Amino acid sequence: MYLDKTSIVIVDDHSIVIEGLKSLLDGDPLDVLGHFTSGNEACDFIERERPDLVLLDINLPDVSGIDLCRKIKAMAPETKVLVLSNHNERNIIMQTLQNGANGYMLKNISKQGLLQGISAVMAGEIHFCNEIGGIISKPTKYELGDPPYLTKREKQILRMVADGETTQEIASRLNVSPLTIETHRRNLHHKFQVKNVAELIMVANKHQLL
Amino acid sequence: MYLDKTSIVIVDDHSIVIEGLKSLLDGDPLDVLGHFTSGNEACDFIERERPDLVLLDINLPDVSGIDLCRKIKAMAPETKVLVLSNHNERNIIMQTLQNGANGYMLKNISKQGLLQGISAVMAGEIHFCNEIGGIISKPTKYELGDPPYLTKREKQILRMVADGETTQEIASRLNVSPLTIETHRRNLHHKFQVKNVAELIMVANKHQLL
DNA sequence: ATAACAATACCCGACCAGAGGTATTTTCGA
DNA sequence: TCGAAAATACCTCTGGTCGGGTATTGTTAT
Repeated sequence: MYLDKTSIVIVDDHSIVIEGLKSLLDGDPLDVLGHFTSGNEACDFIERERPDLVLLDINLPDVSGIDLCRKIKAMAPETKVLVLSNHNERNIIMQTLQNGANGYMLKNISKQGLLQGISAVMAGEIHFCNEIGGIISKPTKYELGDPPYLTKREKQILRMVADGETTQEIASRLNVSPLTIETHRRNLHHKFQVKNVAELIMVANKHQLL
Repeated sequence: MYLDKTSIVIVDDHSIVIEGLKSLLDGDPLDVLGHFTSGNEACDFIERERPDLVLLDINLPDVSGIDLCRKIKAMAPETKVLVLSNHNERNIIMQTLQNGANGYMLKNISKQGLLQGISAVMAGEIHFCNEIGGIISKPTKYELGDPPYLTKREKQILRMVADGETTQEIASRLNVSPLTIETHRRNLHHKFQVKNVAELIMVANKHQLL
């Protein structure tokens, strides 16, 4: 490995995307050390090889890319993490940044955009592609904050509500009092700050909890 | 162009994916004639060049890949269309087939899977990757049929319901009787075959109507 | 022009959800 | 082991939803 080359690891569950990135990147000042379709394999390799940069997808089969980002930063703080994702939701972008990502770009990026992003990140900047910059700077009233923390029981009941089950039906399926389910439902409404089921299901969907 | 080579056109809005496919495919018996990130450009090229095969994404910036598939088949019936998509919803797969696609594969396909698919399609078969085969063969009760036809008013009211507005609120905002809104809501339930709001919002979301 | 569909409106009864409380028992991590 | 959090349960009252009808007026495409 030459000192003047930037060593790169690619993590993406689509081998087509990995091929595309390799063919776009593996050249002059860049060196693709390895590529992985699952988070855990990638984790071991990154800990050993300490690459300069990880190109990371959010949707992985085993662990969330957001968690993997935090792990990488804990193991190898000097390794830069540039997230490449299809998600343009504000809360997902924010979560990656809070977990140490050095940049976030959408996958419909051009070759130039990608190379610019990589050099920006390697120069120590936090870098976004244009669309993402716009999303971060204008938090609209329809954008989401952090998803609320839900207990196991609440998640379970949320799913049953989403399946169209009534309070009574849920209660008898879980062998508890309907009054208990009503309490859980009220707590869900408070946590999501909504006032009825329709809104509840909408925001739970936006938070990808269903 | 040699007679023994299969000429291919790639249509995908992600240049990374295009690069990946090119590097995986452009070799021995295959020849990538061209690649496009928008449907209309691709359309003109395909009409002129009559490739043997089009690798087609469903999500395009200008037209739906489903519509483009029908167009291609109308212009050049001998050209095979192999859809490469991230969607695994039954109704989307079915729509592409009804519009003439010769195969459907998920983008997390391996190189071998991709080459197998291409040769199967070129041999005249209708080909699916394994996951898709499973989805087609077992239509579960959670799978979607065709989305129901909704009138303007119904779409409008559906959106207002999804925003958490009650029947009374909707009625006064639209200056009609609450009883009218109740009728519309009941019609929505019948069209979607659901029995309450929670289910309504869920299936409307699955149909991407919200 | 006429049939089909959309939008409007009404009735009734049964049931469910929502908002506000309070309180007990269980579970689980520090 | 002890305290916090989770899960359970109850109360009241108001309002909303849901299911089954029927019926009148517009619209619109054939």
